[in-house]
Amino acid sequence: MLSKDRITGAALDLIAAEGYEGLTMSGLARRLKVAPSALYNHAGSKQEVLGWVQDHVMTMVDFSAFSRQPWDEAVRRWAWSYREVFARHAPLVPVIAVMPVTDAAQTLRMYEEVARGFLDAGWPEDRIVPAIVALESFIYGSALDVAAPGDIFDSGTLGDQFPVFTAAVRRAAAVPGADSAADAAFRAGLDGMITGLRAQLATYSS
Amino acid sequence: MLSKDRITGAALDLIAAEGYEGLTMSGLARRLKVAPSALYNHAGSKQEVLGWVQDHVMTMVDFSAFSRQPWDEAVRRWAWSYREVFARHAPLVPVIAVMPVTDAAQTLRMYEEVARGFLDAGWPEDRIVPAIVALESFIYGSALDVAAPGDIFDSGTLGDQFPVFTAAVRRAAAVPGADSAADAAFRAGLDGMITGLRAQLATYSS
DNA sequence: CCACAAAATGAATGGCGTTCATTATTTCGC
DNA sequence: GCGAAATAATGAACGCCATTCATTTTGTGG
Repeated sequence: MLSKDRITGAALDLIAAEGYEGLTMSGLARRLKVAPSALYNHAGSKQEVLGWVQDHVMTMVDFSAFSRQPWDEAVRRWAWSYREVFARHAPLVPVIAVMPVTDAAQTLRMYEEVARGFLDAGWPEDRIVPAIVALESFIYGSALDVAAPGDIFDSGTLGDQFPVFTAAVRRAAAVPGADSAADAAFRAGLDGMITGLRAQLATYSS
Repeated sequence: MLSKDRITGAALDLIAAEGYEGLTMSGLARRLKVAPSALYNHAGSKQEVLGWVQDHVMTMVDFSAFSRQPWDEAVRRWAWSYREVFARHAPLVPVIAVMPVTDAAQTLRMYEEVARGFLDAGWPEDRIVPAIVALESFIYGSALDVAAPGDIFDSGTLGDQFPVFTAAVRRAAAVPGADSAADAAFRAGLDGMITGLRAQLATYSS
């Protein structure tokens, strides 16, 4: 009747329908037409369910470019996809950043392919993981940023005291044909980091 | 008797003593020798208290280098300090990433100084905020990463199926004289991003 | 068909943030 | 200084949450 897969599926449906604040053990049980306590025969805790959800969400990240595109372009596509997926699952970010990857098969599949892309591009083996973690940290932070309100930097009545920053905020918002603030920051940071990492790669091979 | 400042101070003491899981409205009230409901005469919600805490935590971030050092070095020192502070306050990260800066005077003080540093370094006004947000996103993600267990990438029994990644993890851990995994990733990412942002700056001025 | 394990149940527990009517304490106009 | 009006503290509730446990039901292999 119940199983890890059915629970994970129901959790994802529930999240899609009501968001993460709707993801409660009671709500999950209701959706599965089962008593809440029944869930504990299959999952040790809500955290564990969240781990299953996270591993499934990872399958939505598109890392296929690593087998077809040059490193720069592959990283760029992967990162944009990664950020978009976790922007829709922002409450998972603090969970995933700390959760061991053991038994998360889908997550490992992605890392394997990404690591292979780095290796093929000439990265030294011992520099691959730090580079991936750095990119992921940026992606996680940026995913949280997507949920921020557009006027998060409105300095209100205190604005006069901080003229340089206030002017910069106004100017950034006034760029014609610009994408959202979160997109502009992500583009700037990602392009910067790709450039910077490529420069590091160049120093390794010399 | 009660006030925003006393509540904020007690909250910080409580966090220092028991961590964020100990920060409950009842615990806070106990520490202030007051009934929990009394807090609601001064704060509308626990979220609001968290906002006060966050603005205070911001004062611990050292951004003084912007008035004395070249841009690269100032960014580097600011970022390391910023990450260290929020690694000790990781539960604030999802809060801060989304919380409007209005009425957060200390936070605005920091942004003002950082924005001034960028302006003095020759950054175009409309590119300053995206660059700062990109750096912050990386810092927030990295702060979460600090809390991750050292063996987070242990692939357990599935390791054989993912040889490239498993080897990369092993190699990264085996680097002699290396700092922690989180530090290595932060250093790589930060140096990369600084290099990349500087390259962007060069294209603006041409 | 029976015994035994696995799984579902429903009631209970303790903790949480928050609300509200009531009571106590300041503050301030006179 | 006094009484009224605002401000703040109280204690008892509320509803929601994750989780536990003794009990009953279900399913399966011998």
